[in-house]
Amino acid sequence: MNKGQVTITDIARELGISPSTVSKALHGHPDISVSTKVAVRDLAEKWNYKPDQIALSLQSGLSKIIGVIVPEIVHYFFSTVISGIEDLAHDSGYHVMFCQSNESYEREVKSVNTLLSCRVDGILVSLSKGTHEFDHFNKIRRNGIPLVFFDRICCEIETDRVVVDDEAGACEAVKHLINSGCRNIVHLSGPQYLQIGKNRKEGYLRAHDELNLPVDNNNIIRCDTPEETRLVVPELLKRANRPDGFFAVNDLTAAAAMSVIKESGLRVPEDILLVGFTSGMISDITSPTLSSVEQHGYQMGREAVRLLIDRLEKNRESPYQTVVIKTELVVKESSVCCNNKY
Amino acid sequence: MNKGQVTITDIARELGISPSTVSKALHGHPDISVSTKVAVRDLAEKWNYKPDQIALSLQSGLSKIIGVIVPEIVHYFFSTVISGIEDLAHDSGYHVMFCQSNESYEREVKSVNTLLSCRVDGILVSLSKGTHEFDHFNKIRRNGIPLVFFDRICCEIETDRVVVDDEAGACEAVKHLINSGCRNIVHLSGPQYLQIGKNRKEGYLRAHDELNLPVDNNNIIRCDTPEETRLVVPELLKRANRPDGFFAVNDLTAAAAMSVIKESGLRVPEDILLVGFTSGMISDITSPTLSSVEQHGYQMGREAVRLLIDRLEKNRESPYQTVVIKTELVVKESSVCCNNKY
DNA sequence: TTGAAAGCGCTAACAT
DNA sequence: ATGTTAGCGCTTTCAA
Repeated sequence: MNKGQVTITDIARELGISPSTVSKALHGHPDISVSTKVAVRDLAEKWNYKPDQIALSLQSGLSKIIGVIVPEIVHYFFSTVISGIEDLAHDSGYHVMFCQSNESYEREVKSVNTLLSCRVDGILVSLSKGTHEFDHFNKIRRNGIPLVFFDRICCEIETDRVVVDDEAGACEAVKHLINSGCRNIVHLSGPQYLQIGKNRKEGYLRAHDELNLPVDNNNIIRCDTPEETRLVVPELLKRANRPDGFFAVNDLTAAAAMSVIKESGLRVPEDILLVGFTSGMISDITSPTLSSVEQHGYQMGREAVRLLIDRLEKNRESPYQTVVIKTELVVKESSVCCNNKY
Repeated sequence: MNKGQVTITDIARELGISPSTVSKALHGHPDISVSTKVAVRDLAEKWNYKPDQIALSLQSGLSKIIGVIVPEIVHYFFSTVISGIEDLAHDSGYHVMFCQSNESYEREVKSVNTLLSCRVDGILVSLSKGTHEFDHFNKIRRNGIPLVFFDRICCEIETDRVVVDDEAGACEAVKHLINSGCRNIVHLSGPQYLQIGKNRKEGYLRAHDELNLPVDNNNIIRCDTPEETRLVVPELLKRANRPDGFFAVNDLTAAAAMSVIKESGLRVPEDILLVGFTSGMISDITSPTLSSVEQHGYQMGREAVRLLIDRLEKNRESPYQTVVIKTELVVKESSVCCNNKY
């Protein structure tokens, strides 16, 4: 037992046997006599022997490491996804190595190179906002390493994907408002160059379409931060045909809208109903509590890992899949009004 | 170029030279002729050669991996810490492998074993709530692997540490309330078996002590969730000597308290001042915006990595350090009142 | 200027 | 039942 951690050779030397015998004994190989097995295992236990993953990786050509690239961790949704990734990877005997792109293309490329250099068995990516070139992903594929996109997917690259069904979630939320009696619903929308902004607006439109309610384009407002909300919403409340419902692209905006509405003397949900789109525990601290569309990030993380491991361990050539994670409308107080007008 | 990624041997074979020559050429060894260097580098470039970290690790005995164990990622504070860890590690040429203990002792022990098995160069840990035995950490030390605790530290093990100065932050917050005129401040406190709960209460007490204000023990209330807040705070507001300030152990509780206060017809900050302790972007969405103590998790992550890498690359035997991350009182609207009573 | 050989820790095929 | 050998990809003497 020299410097660092105990090796198989240390044990072999101590017991006066060969390293390969130790290896076999540790693996319960039938060739090895019971007495040797016992001796080896006891000493391994006593010396706290742990197989060297690095040596195993080199030997087997498999690192048992999954590489993950996310735009940023400090973001409720991504942290739930990462949590799901870590949990399932761990339970499946994989380790997780992860990188933040910090929304930068250069850093995303660097991260890909890092992970490739680390010989990870597979890579999970959610695109950075700054990424408009995709050749680094082709490089991954050319190296024969499975790739799964999640949430912010890359349409230009054919591979496994996991996405949230934003549009369906938005549609369900808006239908809920309509069915609760709203006829003049404002959508506080996100930037349309982002998929989530676009999808959620589509859901808003489709809900109106499917329930045969006309859409007033003046009701679609670009506003997705508390600051913008404080500027924009007071104006909306002064309209002759005051909105009777709000569907916000995220909970932060919805919560800010709730504050503004209450300050103006109107009541939620009695006068105006409100639904957001999940971004943490915000929906519980507002008063009234905020109805919101839940995105199941944790489950998304697990699905991404599942797709990857399936490809790694089962059929590497099976056709690519796109898994859609269902959203779920969680109705709380802000959208339930007893004195329904209809 | 056989199956997986390109190796030094592939390049050597193609060029009809030996692997060791390729290695030297790639490293700009002076022995190697310029022409060979050029040829090697061109082909390496063309074939997208990336050194195999696994082989390098085995060879050098250094994995360039930092292992991280956190209770859970889905937690604003920890996600900021992790972000800081990843950023500095990345910039310093290290990779990050991470594990969630999910607040479970068993899983923390398993994670330690995993990281040991992966031969990480060092380990960063924030204790799980379920951990009351610490022998797995001694094991790390016995293997000669540097260990740094952050935030939820382990007092039983002598090693490098990074902590937040919770008490000072709490003290500053409460002093701010007192200096703003409050004379009857309620502390909505966390569980006292957790360090943060204890420290923040200590800060509350010290502020009173240092400003010569007596403490009414009835003003220290165990309450650290929105649910509890809705039960507890209405009662407090009915007291004959109604509180004129609240200091909450976290922002969720503070935000919930704000809602309750406003619903009771009282105003923040005109009637009651309010300060929380950061847990995300909550402080921006409340109305009025919430004053809060910022914990600088990102910086804490960077400090933890810095301590680790210093020990790894500089002096492994230098005395252990405890770095204290200063908190910072961020005053927003909830604690600034013009019509100050004093 | 280049190459051969050994070794990092481990496994597995092939002796003994 | 146990040992020997080779090799995973790379670096590093040492030899040519």
